Amino acid sequence: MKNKNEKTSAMKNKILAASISLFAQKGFDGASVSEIAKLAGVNKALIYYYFKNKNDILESLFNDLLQSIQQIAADFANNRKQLLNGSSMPELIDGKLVFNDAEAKEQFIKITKAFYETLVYAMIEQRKLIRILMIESLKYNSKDKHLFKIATLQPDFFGGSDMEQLVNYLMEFYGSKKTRFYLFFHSLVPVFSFAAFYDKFRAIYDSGDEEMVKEFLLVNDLQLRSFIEWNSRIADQQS
Amino acid sequence: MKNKNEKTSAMKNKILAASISLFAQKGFDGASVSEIAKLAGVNKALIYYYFKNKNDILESLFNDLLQSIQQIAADFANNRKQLLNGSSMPELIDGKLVFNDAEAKEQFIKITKAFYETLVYAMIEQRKLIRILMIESLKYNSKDKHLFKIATLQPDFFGGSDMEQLVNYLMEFYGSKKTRFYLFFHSLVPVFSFAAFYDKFRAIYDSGDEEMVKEFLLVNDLQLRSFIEWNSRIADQQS
Amino acid sequence: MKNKNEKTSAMKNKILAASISLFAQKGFDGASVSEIAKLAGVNKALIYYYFKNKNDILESLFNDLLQSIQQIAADFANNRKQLLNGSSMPELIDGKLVFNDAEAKEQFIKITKAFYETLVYAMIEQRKLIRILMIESLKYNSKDKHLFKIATLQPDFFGGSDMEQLVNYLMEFYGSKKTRFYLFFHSLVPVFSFAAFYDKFRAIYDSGDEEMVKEFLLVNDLQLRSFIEWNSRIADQQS
Amino acid sequence: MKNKNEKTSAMKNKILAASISLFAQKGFDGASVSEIAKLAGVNKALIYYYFKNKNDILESLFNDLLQSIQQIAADFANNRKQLLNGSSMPELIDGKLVFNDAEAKEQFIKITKAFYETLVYAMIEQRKLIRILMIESLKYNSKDKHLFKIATLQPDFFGGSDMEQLVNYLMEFYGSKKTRFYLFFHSLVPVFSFAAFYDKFRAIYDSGDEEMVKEFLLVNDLQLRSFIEWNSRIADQQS
DNA sequence: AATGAATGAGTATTCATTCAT
DNA sequence: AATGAATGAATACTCATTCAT
Repeated sequence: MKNKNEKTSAMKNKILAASISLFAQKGFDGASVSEIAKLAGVNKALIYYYFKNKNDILESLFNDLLQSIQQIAADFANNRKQLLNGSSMPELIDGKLVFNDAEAKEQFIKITKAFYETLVYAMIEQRKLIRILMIESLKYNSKDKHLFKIATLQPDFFGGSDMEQLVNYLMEFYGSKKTRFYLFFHSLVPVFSFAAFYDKFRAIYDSGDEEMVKEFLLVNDLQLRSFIEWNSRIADQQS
Repeated sequence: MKNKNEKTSAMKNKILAASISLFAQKGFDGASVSEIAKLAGVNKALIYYYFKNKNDILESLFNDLLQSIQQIAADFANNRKQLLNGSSMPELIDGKLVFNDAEAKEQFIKITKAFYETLVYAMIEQRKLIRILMIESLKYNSKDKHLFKIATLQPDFFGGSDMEQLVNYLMEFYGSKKTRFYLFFHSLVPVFSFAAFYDKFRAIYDSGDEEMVKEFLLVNDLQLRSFIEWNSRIADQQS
Repeated sequence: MKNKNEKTSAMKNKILAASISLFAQKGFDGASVSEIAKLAGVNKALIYYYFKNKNDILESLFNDLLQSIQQIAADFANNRKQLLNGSSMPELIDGKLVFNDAEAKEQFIKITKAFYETLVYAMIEQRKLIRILMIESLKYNSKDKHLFKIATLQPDFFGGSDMEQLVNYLMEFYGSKKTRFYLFFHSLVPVFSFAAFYDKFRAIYDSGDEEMVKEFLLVNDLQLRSFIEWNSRIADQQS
Repeated sequence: MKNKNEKTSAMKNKILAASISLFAQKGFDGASVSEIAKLAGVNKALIYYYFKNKNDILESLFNDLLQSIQQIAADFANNRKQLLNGSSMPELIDGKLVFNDAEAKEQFIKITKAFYETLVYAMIEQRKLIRILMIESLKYNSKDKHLFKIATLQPDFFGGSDMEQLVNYLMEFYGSKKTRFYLFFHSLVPVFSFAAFYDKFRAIYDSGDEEMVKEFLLVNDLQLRSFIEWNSRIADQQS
């Protein structure tokens, strides 16, 4: 029975699940360890058997989230080749995307959309965690850098996967302060906010699940095109 | 003696200022009444003289924020006529914006941008409060509805100002679920996030003040145009 | 009613008294803040109103003890003149006490005994605190230096009293490592131990109060004489 | 198979060693079972396999200490004859030591010093345990009687060794309340304190090992003589 | 208007100890 | 003999709030 690491202990998972629920409801500071224990149905002291303190629970959750996002990126990178099928990626010339031809541009949009879609669905699935991450990231003196770790796709984010080419590509791209800025406020923050406010919005506006997501993706499609246009503009300014 | 309300007592203002600082740093739950008293330089018990409990401080802050946003909207409404100078607003036909001519469209974009710019600068000025509002709004069981009050420009939001016409116009517009959705996730949330993450982003990416704001507004300009395009599309779908 | 500092608040004193009792019974770590509160008849939180943490109570007690010992030393110094009446103090020559004549020696012994007696009675009165001090000083990683502060009669121990002459005299005397050593293990430690074990010894051997003290002082008398003999010996070795 | 008791299991010894270190550093209450387990490098539950509870560890340590002191006394008793070689012990008449002649007195002093020296070196070796014993004995409600067991040389202290004669002799001697008192405060407590404060004193006064011990023994020599003088005095009073 | 003192309920965390294996 | 998991009760400390003045 080597599945010692695999099961991670049922109790520990119950603690993590309860923590997610409560942190998402009340924030990290608003939820108490006692509550978590009660909801998880475990003894309070057991929490300190598995985690060195309350903050360590949060850290553990965020690390899981980081890893799952890394996984999405890695999976996507590995499948990219077949998505591209023949077409080439745009060249990056001084931070400006240069496409070989119109078809290459459409192909680029298509695979970017595919990635975005995958990401959005994953974020929705993890929306409670996203909510927690946003709450804690907004506090100014939070030492937490998790949101920014994700936002900036730091190199250590990607292990030895064969997606190095893409990462290098993105890194060069992100190197432009303006691009990083754009992606943070106009791409990452909206996706995260969408996930974070998902339940609240649905409850208040009574939207159907599928409808909401489709709508969101449609807009992102438009925004992607507007980004490409913006990119050519700022690149022009830089040159 | 209306100046009683105006000065609101120096002590009370010190309490409010200290609360903003601490809530923005640590969130509502993370900041304690004792800390607030110490930072404000007042006796803890005095806080309970001015506010009925800790939550009442938050409520008071949010109401101030709401009012200041209302004021911006009202000021804008009052000045709108001279901005329009001759051109007419688009007609709303089944949620679709219909412009008389190209110039009317440009004029619409211009005054919308002007409003947006005013709003963004105001939000930056109040960024600590925005941060607090976002933190508290993200918590799922927060009874708070403030963010959504703002988001939906509810009628009670606007006192007896002469901007009724605009409000009615917007209301009709917002009536479309899809529009409301669009505006929430692609207009309001980005502006609020921009204000909320302003300091953090600046600290990490070392961006200059003016630069950041200009960049943000430029993108919003592009997005506004993409919204108009989107609007015509969804309107087509509805019909 | 300016006696604000004088009364130090009845509640605070109750807390201190309860702390002494419990620390003396169970040691610092063995006594809990809850117990102290219960014994003192005050709310637990009030303890943290007056003291910043549990350790601060101990610190406060030790400082009081230090001050009371300082007071004894100061009082004695101020009265010394009339005790000496005519006779002179011995000279210190290379750490060796040199007396003018036999009478001067007896006089020295007499006033030293008088000081010792005063000290012993004071220590008995404060025996609980002495017990606490010894317990905590014995722990090796105790950051506490209180016992050694007392033991070494550090200069800052004596304020601006007119006993400077005596202090300087003692300091010169203490300068000898061997003397400091002698006084620590053969003078201070026995007095402190006597006070610390006073109650236990009485309970087990059923000794009368007065009898015990007299006996102890008699032995100290003999030891003082043996010290003087020892002093002349070690001084001889040093020369 | 008596070597079962002898080796006592390596694990058990590791636990005992760790306990000594930690109790000596922080006192019994200040050290936790978890810490002990960690320092010993064993599983916490194993401690409860070897000891019935935390207190049982302490009890076990104290019993070892008692036994080792007994051993010193027994060894000494067994070697006494050859030390005496010819001279006789003093007679005890009404608690007063009566010597046959001057040489007998010197011989008594010599063998007493020899015993003392052996004891002091043994105590220094066991100084951590002594420290623990003193800390716990000082607490007033400690049920522990170990220090007093040692102090009073209770009969059950000595098994069936051939030292019965000496023990009986001492018992008669100790019978005098005043003697018992003298020995406790002026002989036992200083030796124990010397061992207990040994490390602290060395650290603060930066004394060399050998130097300190020699100095201490020299003083004890003087005190022994002063004790004999004192003994003749009190004996006079009793008669 | 402003404060020092006081409180009950709660916080995170650690404790000694036990149990199943 | 040895361990990982589990627990109930306690720990030091803080909280929001109140009260008398």
